[in-house]
Amino acid sequence: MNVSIGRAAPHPGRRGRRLSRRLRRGDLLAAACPSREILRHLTSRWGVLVLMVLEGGTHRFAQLRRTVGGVSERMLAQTLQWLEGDGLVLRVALDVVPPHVEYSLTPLGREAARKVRSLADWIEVNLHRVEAARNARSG
Amino acid sequence: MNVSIGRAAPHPGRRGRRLSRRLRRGDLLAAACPSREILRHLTSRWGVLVLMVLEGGTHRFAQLRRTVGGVSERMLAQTLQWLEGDGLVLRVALDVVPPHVEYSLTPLGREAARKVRSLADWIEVNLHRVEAARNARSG
DNA sequence: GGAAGTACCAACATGAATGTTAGTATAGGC
DNA sequence: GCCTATACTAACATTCATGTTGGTACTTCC
Repeated sequence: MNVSIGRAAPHPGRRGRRLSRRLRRGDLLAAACPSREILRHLTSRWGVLVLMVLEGGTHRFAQLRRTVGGVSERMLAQTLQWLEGDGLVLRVALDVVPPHVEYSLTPLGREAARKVRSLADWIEVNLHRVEAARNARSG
Repeated sequence: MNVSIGRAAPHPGRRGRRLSRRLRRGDLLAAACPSREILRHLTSRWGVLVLMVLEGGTHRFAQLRRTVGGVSERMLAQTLQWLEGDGLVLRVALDVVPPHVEYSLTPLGREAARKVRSLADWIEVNLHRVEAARNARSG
């Protein structure tokens, strides 16, 4: 039961047809689904952390860089561009010297950030349970 | 306000000390925090999808492979080992020929899967909103 | 005057994640 | 007998994310 047929078909027979016609809902289990790209951006190494921080309010670039431990300038810029491109992050550049740019979440981004932070919170809280499982395994 | 000081310090001054002493809670914003690794496993390209599928019930290896569109054998095995190592997935191998192995979620894994699926659901449902944002930008 | 801060980008280098192929031992269907 | 299916692993290849360095044009602090 529950075994889909097409192997890499755009839409395996999960709950596809009828629902997708109504809602245009994506299907992450389908290899070709555009949702996959959004998932990659959201779950990229820094995407999760950036969204979490921005959920706490507007930040400037260097401020984000200091807050997110270990991120390089290049990857922070890259990540912000991904999220901006997906309509999750709003970039406002004040035309002054030296540069002043403010990053914040769009309404869409705020929704995504809530989901992402929920996952992150769970990890932080349950870290010790995972470590316990690891120790139980390795002896 | 809210600007942490140490750049890659193990524990920036967010909400650290007092809380971590009470709960041993991880801090994903700290570069060295072990939570980072769990996050990587959970948000790896296939981790999210595997957890989603396993939330729907016990699966065998080949069954998973067919259900998760586009995953290679190697990466499926790798991902399952990561998740098993973190105590999220339970692997039960029946000693028969040909091999028969069943994968399911541990209680810990079920919690994680719920979070992850919540995010995935959000993406699938809001895919069109993201695409609208993209078109608004480029078009 | 020199250093540091701002918000990046381009070029190059690296490393980890991912993909590809081949192989294992055996059973069952045709 | 041959093909498929099972659940993988090892070796090798590749691609992409990520890191590193150097540069920008200007200001303020020391």
